[in-house]
Amino acid sequence: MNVTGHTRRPASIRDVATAAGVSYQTVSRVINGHPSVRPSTRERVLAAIDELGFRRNVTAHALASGRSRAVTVLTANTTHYGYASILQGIEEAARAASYAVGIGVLESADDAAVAAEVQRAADAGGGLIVIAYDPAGVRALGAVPATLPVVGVVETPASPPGGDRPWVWTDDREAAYQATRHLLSLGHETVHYVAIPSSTRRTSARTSGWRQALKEAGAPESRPVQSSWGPAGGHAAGLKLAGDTSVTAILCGNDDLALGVLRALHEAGRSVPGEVSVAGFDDAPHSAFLTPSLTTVRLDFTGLGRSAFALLHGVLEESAQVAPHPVSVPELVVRESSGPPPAGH
Amino acid sequence: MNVTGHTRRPASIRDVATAAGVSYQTVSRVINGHPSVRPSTRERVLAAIDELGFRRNVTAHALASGRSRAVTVLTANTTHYGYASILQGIEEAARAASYAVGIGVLESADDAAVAAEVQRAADAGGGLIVIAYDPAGVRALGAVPATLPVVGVVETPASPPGGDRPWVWTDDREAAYQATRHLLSLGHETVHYVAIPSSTRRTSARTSGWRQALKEAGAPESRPVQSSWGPAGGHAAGLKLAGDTSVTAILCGNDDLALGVLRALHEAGRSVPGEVSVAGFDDAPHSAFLTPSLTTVRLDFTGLGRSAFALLHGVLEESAQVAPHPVSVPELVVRESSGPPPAGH
DNA sequence: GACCCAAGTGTGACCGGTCACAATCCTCGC
DNA sequence: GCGAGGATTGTGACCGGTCACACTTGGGTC
Repeated sequence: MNVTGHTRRPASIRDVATAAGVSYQTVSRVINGHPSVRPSTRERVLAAIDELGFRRNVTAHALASGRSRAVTVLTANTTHYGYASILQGIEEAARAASYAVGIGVLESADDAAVAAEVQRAADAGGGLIVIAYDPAGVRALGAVPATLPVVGVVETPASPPGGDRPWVWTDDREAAYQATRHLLSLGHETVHYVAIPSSTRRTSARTSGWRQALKEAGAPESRPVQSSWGPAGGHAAGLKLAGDTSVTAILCGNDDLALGVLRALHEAGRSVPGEVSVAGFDDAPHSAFLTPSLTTVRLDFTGLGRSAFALLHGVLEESAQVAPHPVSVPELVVRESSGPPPAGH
Repeated sequence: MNVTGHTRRPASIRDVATAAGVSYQTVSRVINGHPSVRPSTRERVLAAIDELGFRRNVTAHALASGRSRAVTVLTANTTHYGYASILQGIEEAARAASYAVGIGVLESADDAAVAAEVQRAADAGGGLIVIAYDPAGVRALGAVPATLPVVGVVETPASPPGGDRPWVWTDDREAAYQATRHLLSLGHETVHYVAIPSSTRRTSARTSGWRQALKEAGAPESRPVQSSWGPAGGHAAGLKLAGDTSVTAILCGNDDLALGVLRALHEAGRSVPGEVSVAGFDDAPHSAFLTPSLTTVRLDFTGLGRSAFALLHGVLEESAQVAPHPVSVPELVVRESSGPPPAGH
């Protein structure tokens, strides 16, 4: 290891070459594991590398080779549980593959802003992962030039979202379907739905899974209550629904919304699950500890992030191609917030 | 704009130079806003840039100039609210300054693992921001070579953490002090404390703020209950405290712990705030919607992230130096979970 | 009209790697 | 003992920018 202080510039391969008495190309071969280097030579080079504390300059490597071992994740709102978990999964997989992870936040769904952010990500070089659960993300995915290696993280795709690009997805449709069936099976006449903002103009996958379950059960379908992402939106929606005593079961687009709904029901004096059942979506870490604890559908976001990276990795290195469109299978988690409807319903 | 399809390699400054009939150096001057370029020339170059869709190659720029306009954030656990918010703030400020943001997650506090992660971050080039609220982060900050531009995000520093490096901080001590005083002022004899893992071997700032408030009020001091970061840890700690009927007020190291404590108290049949008051830390988005809603101390994490970036930016560009050690001032938010102790206490 | 200086522009080297190809070294077969 | 051919190693150009410096101009001054 380099002990002699005041090393201004870090050592380059030519420094190492000089120290080892070989050419820079030989050093390059050693650090790239090229087979035809005499063991004794390799030994000497490795010693020099160690002594000088050499580390390959990733910038120069990227420039010369054209490959950059980097991913940029384009996402809205990293503070939301689902997004943060996906990011966590991506980072984990990227770290294992020694890729660098960059992050770009889509703050608005405005076309110009999205385009600018995509450009920034493209400038960074390397691959791209776009989390397209919301309008901004969907637009971003659409705005990625065809020449760039990209993987989309999307909800149940009705049709391939970004042309024929690779993507990974959560089976939101199935998840909503399961949760709705669960509530219906408890005896509720129907299930009301508080929706997160749709990622597209079309109906979201969650909405359509909910709708299908109702249809199959012959249950009347009410209009989904459009809401935002956070608890405040759920609270507002919950206040509306709390006023209607015919409402006995509410499915929420995510656990944050469910939290707001629970609070609103509490404020309105309606007990959960005695009078109203509530189910969420995502199984955020706090959901199990709410009072009442929240029935929800767990989605493996971290695993989804890992898949997304694996897929991109396959594209970038043309090595063993992984499954084309990995899906995260949802799992219903029944807790205290759901139960049979009150007598008389 | 470039309309003629099949452009394989993106345009370089030499391509632009040829198109504009000037030398590549002139193109370089134009994109860098160098003053001595004849307006008519600049015009022609800009037209060529636009026509070819030229964008400066950031990799080449970084290699040649030695400056990279990039920050890497080293952090544990991006799914926790505080960390995610700081990251959000950093990204926001970085985007405004058109810096790229990289992220490295410290998964273990193991020295070797931390060192490896620091190395990865160093390899990325550019500046470093280390979130040092936990042992892994603190070690990482310590492991950053002195030659690297770095800013630490730390809790109330007893002594400068990473030598004399710049840092930003939240006044955790003051925050804990305020929360504890609030509870005492309601009439509680003393306040128990459920602690997050300390960032160092020494007592954490939160702990010492709590302790000071007790001491000033002459209240008896109990041993802090050591816990983890998440609601599960809070739940376990809460179960312990719930058994002791002399406990009437609990301060929790963060809102997630508080959630677990609330749940445990509920399970033990102790009402909040009737029998026990609970206060948290951070004001996470869900805290206002819990039942009961949570009294807590709000910390401006996003602003803290912005300050951290601003500070680093100043270091990197030696431009207008900002305040040396920006601090985020805490704000007490009183909600339903705290009230006077039950009669007889 | 010669001289000086600043504005405007171009040339060559370099950042730290990689790639393509040439040159040298060995070892083996005959 | 000699040539073939693979194993090793070295050289020069290049990735797409920047930097340092040299070279034209054009105006003003005396």
